[in-house]
Amino acid sequence: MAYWLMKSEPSEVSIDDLAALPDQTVGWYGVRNYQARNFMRDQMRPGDGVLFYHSSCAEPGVAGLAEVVGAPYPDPTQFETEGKYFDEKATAEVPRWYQVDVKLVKKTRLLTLLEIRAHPDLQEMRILAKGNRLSITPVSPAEWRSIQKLLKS
DNA sequence: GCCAACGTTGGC
DNA sequence: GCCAACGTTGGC
Repeated sequence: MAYWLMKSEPSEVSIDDLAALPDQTVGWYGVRNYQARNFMRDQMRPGDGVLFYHSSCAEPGVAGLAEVVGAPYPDPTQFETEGKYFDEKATAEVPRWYQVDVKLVKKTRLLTLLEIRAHPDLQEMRILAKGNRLSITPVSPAEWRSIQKLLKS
């Protein structure tokens, strides 16, 4: 059982969008970074905890809790020739990009980036690292617990 | 809109 | 294999 922070632009898929989807589940399409892909393909397992993070928006922060469901599978958008995530080097035989399904556990209050930055227990979070752009990052069990506590306060 | 940081690409 | 150029991310 591991924990992850996953960034989503609310203009693309917000926590409310996720809540409105069938099964409150979204396939985490569009990741085009190898490190993030490898997390999904090689390390993420059903039941893993997910911090659903709003990025590139007015109020960045953790907007809800989710969990990984099911096994990784090829990201269908890599084959969509007209889509912005099309990858001409990907084939059905040798897909390049993978995704997992993520299911809403609950929408929470917005735990802002500012709050995360101000909290002594969360200083090591990758989200705070200078120049961090990775869209999926591991979260330690201690960080996960601290955040659960903060979300209740 | 700005810009620092970073990943990827491609020429050599 | 190096590295400059380029495109993207994401907070502000």
